[in-house]
Amino acid sequence: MLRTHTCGELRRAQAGQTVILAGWVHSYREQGRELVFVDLRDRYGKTQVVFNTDEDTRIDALARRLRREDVIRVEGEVRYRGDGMTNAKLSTGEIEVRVHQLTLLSRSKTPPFEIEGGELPNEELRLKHRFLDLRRPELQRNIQLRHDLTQAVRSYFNDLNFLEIETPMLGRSTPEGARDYLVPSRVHHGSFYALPQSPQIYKQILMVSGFDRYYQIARCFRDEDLRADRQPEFTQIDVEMSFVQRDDILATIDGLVSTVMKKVRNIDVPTPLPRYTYHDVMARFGSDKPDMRFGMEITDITDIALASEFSVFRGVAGSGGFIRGLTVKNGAEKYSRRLLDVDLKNFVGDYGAKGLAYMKVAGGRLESSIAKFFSDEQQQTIISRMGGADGDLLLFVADTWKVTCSALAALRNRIGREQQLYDPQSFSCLWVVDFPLLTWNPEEGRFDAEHHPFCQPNPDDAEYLKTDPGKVRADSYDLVVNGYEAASGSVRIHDSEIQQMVFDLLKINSEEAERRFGFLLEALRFGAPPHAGIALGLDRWVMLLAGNDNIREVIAFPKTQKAADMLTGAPSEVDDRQLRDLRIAVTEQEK
RNA sequence: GGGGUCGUAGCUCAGUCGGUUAGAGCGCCAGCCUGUCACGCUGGAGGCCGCGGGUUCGAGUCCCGUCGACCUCGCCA
Repeated sequence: MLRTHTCGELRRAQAGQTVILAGWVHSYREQGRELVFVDLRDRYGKTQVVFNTDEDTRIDALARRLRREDVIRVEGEVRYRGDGMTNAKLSTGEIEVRVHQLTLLSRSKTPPFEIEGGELPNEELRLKHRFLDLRRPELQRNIQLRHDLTQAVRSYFNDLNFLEIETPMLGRSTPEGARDYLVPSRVHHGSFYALPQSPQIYKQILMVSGFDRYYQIARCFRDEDLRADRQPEFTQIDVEMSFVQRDDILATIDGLVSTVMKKVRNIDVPTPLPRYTYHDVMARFGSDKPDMRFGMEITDITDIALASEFSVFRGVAGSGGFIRGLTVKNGAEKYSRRLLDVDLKNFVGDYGAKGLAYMKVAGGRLESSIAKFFSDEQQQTIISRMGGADGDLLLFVADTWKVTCSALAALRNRIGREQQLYDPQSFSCLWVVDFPLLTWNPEEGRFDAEHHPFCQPNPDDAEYLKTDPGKVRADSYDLVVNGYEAASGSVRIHDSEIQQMVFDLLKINSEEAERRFGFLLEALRFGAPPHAGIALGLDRWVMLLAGNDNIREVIAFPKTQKAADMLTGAPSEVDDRQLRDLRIAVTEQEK
């Protein structure tokens, strides 16, 4: 070993010992010709080392040429710094190492940005020099947290007799869902593998094979546009169980969440986690992943609008639309006309809303350019239904159900954040259940699977499968944490007849079904146990535990919004030779 | 594919109405300093103002295009 201790572990108790440390020169302070201080840094902390001519002048000459981020090894004696000379900011601040021998292991160029302190450079530069960025304490902490969480997850499942089983990365493309990342086959000209969007089908097949408790920390790939919380490759905690029902999965994951949160961050999560139906959260929060760290629920006033004299509202209400609103407590003074008429109006416009109506509560009445269209009685009904009080701001969107939901949900999140309606350190975890199984796709003239085509219809709704498929609820569930979809799963179809009915509704004919999923359907014909599963987004979970809102901060080597790796330059062109082997020709882009 | 923000020294940024030699802090380099720890003091170097066009007597500044990063809508079974 090149060292006897790390830079984070020496204490006063070790005073007098001769030790060897190795690490990076974090900071360098020269104090006259013959006294040099260096803060030596490694993953574990920092230790002050001292060079002094008392010891050896030859070393001193080299010591004076040290620069930040050089890698050195020092041998020396641990000494108590002396009263009044300790540094409470360092865990090793009571001691220093007086160097007898210095070895320069590696020189560093001047880093393009400061490892600690100073403002963060732009992300492009950070990603190009990710090896330096990762030296920063925040990222070191995040990576450590990710490790802790992963280990806690493994330990939890291992204790419950789950098997961790790997599934292939080179799989078959199934055109459902997200775009696949394709990998050309050299041996089979013109054929392609697809990187997995998730191990969904493999894990179901493992259930048929009798591995009744499976989990995997699985890398998944989706070739879709990125967001702050979405990367093209990401990690799922993938879980599947046999001989279980929905509540068994929920209880298992309740246990996972509370155990892991306690273990890695000492956060108490009471279980069972609350459950809400899809219909309930859409009505109250406009979102299937509501942030329940604060209230400010949506109120529906469609009936009042229909009876009012306000033609815009009446028109929408009369043609099957909805008028729904939010109550911003004490918001009347906080949002100027400009903010309301321009900023917030444009904001809801991004979600398809054609306008944003607003009223202020003052003197027990409504104050607004549109208040005159509402009778006194209607005004009182609106105020009481929306829980309004003097000084409150009422915001309304009049549109289709879908638009009112997405616009008000986004508005609610924005105002909650802006007005600091919740503690950003807190956590709210909940289940959303009873999603619709199918959503009607008018363009294609068929239903689409809301979750995926293997999701079990809720047995209570079996009769609707033939009469009114849009009403069928799925036996599916999402775990929502602080407004993020943290996990998603379902009870799977284990009966090939029901599977056939669902394929019919999705207008996947049996020939097509056999071609795409034949291997799964065939497996289901050989004695498939009832099974159910779920997948948790590992990156998002770490992100939330790290108190971050960007997934790249918890991934060692993330990609940019255009899915490029700034460090390595991927994706890149390849040699013609490689393309010839694959018989692939690159064509010019069509204009 | 659409909308938005940004791009000036190694980094973070300022740069007025289009007008002299483009600035600051940090970092870097050199010198000084024997108890510093965001050390301090003195001095110095460092600029394709993302790139390409255009308007103008004159462009960091205005216009068009383009590249890149970020946020976002669509998209993400």
